Amino acid sequence: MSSATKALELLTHFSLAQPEIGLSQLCRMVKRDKATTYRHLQALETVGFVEQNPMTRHYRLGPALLQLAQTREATVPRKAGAQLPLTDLANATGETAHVAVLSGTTLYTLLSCESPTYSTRAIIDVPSLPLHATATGLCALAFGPDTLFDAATRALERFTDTTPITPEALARAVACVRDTGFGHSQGCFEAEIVSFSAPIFDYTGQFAGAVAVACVGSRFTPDLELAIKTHLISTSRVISHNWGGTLPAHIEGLWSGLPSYSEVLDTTP
Amino acid sequence: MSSATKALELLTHFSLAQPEIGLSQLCRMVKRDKATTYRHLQALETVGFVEQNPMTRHYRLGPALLQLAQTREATVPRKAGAQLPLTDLANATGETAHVAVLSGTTLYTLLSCESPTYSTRAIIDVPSLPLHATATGLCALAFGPDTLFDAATRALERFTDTTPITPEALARAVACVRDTGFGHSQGCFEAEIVSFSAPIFDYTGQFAGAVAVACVGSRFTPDLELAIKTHLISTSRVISHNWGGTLPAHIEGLWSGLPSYSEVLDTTP
DNA sequence: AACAATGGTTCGTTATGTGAACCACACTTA
DNA sequence: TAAGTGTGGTTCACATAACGAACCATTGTT
Repeated sequence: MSSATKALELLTHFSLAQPEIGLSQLCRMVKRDKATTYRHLQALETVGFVEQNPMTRHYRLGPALLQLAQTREATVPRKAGAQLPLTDLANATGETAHVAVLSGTTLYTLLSCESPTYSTRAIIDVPSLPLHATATGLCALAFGPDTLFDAATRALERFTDTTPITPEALARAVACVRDTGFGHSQGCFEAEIVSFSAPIFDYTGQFAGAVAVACVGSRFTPDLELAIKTHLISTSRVISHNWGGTLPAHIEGLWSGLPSYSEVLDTTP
Repeated sequence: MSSATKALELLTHFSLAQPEIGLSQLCRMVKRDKATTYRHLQALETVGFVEQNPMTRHYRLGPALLQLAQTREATVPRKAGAQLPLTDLANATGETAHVAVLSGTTLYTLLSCESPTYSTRAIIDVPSLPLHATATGLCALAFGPDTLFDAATRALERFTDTTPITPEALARAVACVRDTGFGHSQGCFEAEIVSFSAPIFDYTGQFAGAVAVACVGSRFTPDLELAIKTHLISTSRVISHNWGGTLPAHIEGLWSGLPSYSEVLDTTP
């Protein structure tokens, strides 16, 4: 692992839940030496990726990120085209919806949107999603580039006791996604969370990401599943369109077996 | 310079004008070896800071930046509190307005807003601003931490023939800013650009950044100067307020000598 | 006053980054 | 066809810069 990678890895530990982190605390999080972590933070600070709270001396994300994110979004608009369809999806299903984009062999969380319908909600607060243990990841394996499967099998971490941790189990799960057109994960990443996902295609005609709904297990019913899948289809179509792409005919074909939208309308809260 | 810093420095070369850059081109830009640059790009790619356009194999900024920028803005809201006052400022003056934030000893461009009034406009497209050659930078030197002056004198790059390149000339410019309460640069960074700036203070009570108006030199008149300064004052107050701070009394005092707003209202287009 | 945190620094060892030279490929040009 | 020029990507001997145990200075607690 390069030194630059190690330094940048530090950034992933800053989150809404923990926006400011002290040196010692960060060392414990990344299990690295204090001197090393300090030098990394210095490097990040010189380029404006982190800054120090002058009061507490704790570190937080820096202003240079805003610039770069702005340029990225202007270059490859993703957020803008996903925001509205996603909130619609969350509201329609009453559950948490999120969109992830594939870059290389990693799925990065782009947006997450919770529905205010219930007070217990699924929270998506990880910067990237494991390929083998999430509905989104399985979707990527099923419809993304073939190289993903190798990458996935190289990191078959067990999160719960239903996480597929053998290449064979993973291949079965992926085959199922290819058959149905939906990614599906039942407590494989976090127990008590059931989620479904649909692929998104961009202007290159390739798999670009996936949209998913994560619902708390205790609320899950066959009716809800049908509602989620129906809404996922239209959301996937809209976002793909906004990203300059369309869904391949074979995927539309897989989905055509579902009951029509009107039949499930009354199952939504 | 650490290896991590060198890798991260690559990111600053991506801009709206040049959102995708090939390996060879980037090597020329940073004057570094191809192998080195390639490894740096690899590192950046593994953490999602850049990605490759699969068609052209050129590199562009990656999706991980969006996540981080979102967290940064949620942690320390700056953009949200500056956006509206800034567009108001641009519209009121008919020129380009921008806001920069100080992090360590660097001023990062946060937002830039052009007015549609004229078809020739000043464009602010650099990620960070030199301390010694911009109105914003002089403002930081005048009202920011004392350590800035040393940092500035260590990088007295000459941009035009009016750029102050001796510590003495710089000290005189800063003294002038301390006397008037406004940063001022007349073609010191880019010829033909005249700009004025006012400091912004945040909840810590410290200098947090500056707001500035950059106008094309051929349009500059004493009337416009007065209009710009008047609008800068109110914009600086509003943004400081939105960032949880207020302007120190001694700066308000410096500004109180200006004619009132109503007297200059009719000079705005 | 002893203790346990914190952020930050030093220095000898060694892992890691470096760049000249290289390859494979694509597109012009003669 | 063959040489020329550009690209992205790879190799390997070498030297630089990253590493981490041990250290210091502060702060707040017991």
